[in-house]
Amino acid sequence: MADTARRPGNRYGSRPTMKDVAAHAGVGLKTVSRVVNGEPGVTPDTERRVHEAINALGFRRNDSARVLRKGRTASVGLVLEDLADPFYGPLSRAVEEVARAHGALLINGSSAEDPDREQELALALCARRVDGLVVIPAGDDHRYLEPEIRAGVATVFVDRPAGKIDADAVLSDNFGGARHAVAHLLAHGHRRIGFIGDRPVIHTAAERLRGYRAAMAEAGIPVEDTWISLGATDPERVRRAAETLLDGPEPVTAVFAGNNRVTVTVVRVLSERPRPTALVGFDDFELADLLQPGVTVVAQDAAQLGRTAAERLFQQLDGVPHAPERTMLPTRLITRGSGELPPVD
Amino acid sequence: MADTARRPGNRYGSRPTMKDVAAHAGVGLKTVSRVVNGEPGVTPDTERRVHEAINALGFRRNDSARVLRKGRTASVGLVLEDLADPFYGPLSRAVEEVARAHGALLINGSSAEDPDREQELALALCARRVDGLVVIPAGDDHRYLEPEIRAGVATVFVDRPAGKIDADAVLSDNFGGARHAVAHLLAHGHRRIGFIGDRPVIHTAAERLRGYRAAMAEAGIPVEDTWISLGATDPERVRRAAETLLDGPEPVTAVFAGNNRVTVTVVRVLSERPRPTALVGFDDFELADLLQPGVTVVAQDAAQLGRTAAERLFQQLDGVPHAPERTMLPTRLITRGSGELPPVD
DNA sequence: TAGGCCCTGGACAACGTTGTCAGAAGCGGG
DNA sequence: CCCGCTTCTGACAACGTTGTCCAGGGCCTA
Repeated sequence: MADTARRPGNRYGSRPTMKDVAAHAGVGLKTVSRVVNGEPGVTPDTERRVHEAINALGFRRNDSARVLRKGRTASVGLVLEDLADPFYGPLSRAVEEVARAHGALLINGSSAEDPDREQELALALCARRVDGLVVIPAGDDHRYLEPEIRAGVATVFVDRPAGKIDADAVLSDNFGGARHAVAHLLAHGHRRIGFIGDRPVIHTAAERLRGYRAAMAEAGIPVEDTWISLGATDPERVRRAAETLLDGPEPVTAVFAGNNRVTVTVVRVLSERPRPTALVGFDDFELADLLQPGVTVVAQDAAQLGRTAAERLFQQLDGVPHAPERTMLPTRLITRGSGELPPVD
Repeated sequence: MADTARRPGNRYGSRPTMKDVAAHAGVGLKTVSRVVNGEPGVTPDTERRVHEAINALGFRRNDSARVLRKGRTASVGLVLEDLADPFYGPLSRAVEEVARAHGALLINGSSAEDPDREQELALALCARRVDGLVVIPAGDDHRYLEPEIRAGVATVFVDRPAGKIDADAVLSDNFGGARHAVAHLLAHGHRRIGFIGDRPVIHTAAERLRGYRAAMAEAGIPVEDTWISLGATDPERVRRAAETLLDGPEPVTAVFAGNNRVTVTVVRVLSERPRPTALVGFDDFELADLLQPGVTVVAQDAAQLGRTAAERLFQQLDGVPHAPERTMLPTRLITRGSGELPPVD
């Protein structure tokens, strides 16, 4: 037969349904459903006929209809900032693996750090009736999710806590990591230590700043305002900020870089200058060990963040409801050389 | 009112429907539908009442039901190898942006380079009735997609062509890029040039090998079998392969690395040795310019690949059906130092 | 004032699947 | 040979939305 997959009277693009399969196999609609779902109570002979019809017609179950009927979509959503950022790739992948282990698909979307777009995306995912939502917040007000959470959408925040609502969150120990990094520089004899970070309205940035200040305070060193640059995120502004720190009358001898992108730009700036300056960065990055000197970093485990968040999500879905709680994951200082340089005046 | 979002008689997790909204607002079901979809023919006053009811109940349209009724899901699927790979992050993001511009969501899944898992994923996406599918093949037989394509699922392959079916494909000029890379090394005086690449069953790997051989042939240099290593993908085996090339009686003076991961490992090996060896890698990677020397690479534009594929996908969806065709994107040689080192015997 | 038209609102079926329930067929025992 | 039990099968409603179609009312015009 030449036209096994086309049914007469249907326009291009239409697909066979269970009804068609049933007619083709000469059985009832429900029997097809049983076969497709592996339910018991179908004779081997009937089952064979149904399978033949399925293959002949190229039938595939319509999960939209199934979802409508069953109420669960077996899919979870992930809202993050930018999938092209090397920090989020592994995180997303980890969430996907956990979801897969629970038989769920992952739908992810990038907010591009725009709170409105975050909301639009999260709500679109809710409209698709994802069973759960993992959110890396761009905004700081998540009350728009309240009706969804009440309606039973499991929700976990990652990397930053939710704003103005109480929800599960999985965070890195940004404060502790930053404090450790700066203490490490202090232990190598530095006193004038600069900090280049993001705007403190971003939770992680604020925590890292707090860690910097804590370490300096514990060492009894008063921090000059000029040592701190906040809010420079694009390479050009980071570059200018770094140059300001390094070119003043009393230049810093070490820099603590508040995130990935800052670190890389600072490495570029430092590589252009003769005077060696110590550097510790927050967030690890590929090839940090191959640079000269290797870049000492505070590493957070993106995959572990994702995995933990996803597991918590499925705990919510599977089981016992519990009060929202925060999980804090430790960071790790990886020494590679740049953070162990002695101060040079 | 305290219980605006709970309706009596419904178990936890159930959500208000348009019917509930209609009852609450004292209008008909279809009127709610009209308001939700911004259709004309509703008096401002009625519209206001409906909106109030929606907010009071925390209603959100169930897109599963909508999809079932309308036939289109406004979502596309992307099957790739591994979202944690820095090559695929930007690609996925580019597809997402195009999808977003067309009002569609992106669902992506990782095949982990396993053909069975690729198939499982692609078919799961089809069961969700994605409107279209972008596939970065792991396997080499895609006949399983034939019924889906016939049923109207738009399909575009990226990075590698489809196997055993005829479908749109967006590819990088792997052959030309590799030939250019090797010609570049030849132009700098190298004769004994090694190649470390993936298994030639992988289309891209085969094309790059072909480019290597073409450049060598054009220079009139017979290629020794010992200069070529195929199929070493994990760092340990790449390392051994590189050492073999470099430690023989007549060691190669330059290496052409067949992909990202190989390049990085080769950089590590070379950095441990005194004798400078030239290196050109296929695929760019972050910080390649910061290494000493900077790593010369053949760059393919992952984002452009994704963008082009997604645009082709929506062309298929929007419009005129056309015969499957292959699009070839150019590569770019970026010289940074490592590829310009002279041969040292 | 009556007739017709337009504008708004609502009843109903359909999308493709699954859960419920009842009917049919097969089989063994009385 | 018939009854009752088990096993398999199918009819039907329901999930929540949208498209179709019709009814009612207001308004304009003759």
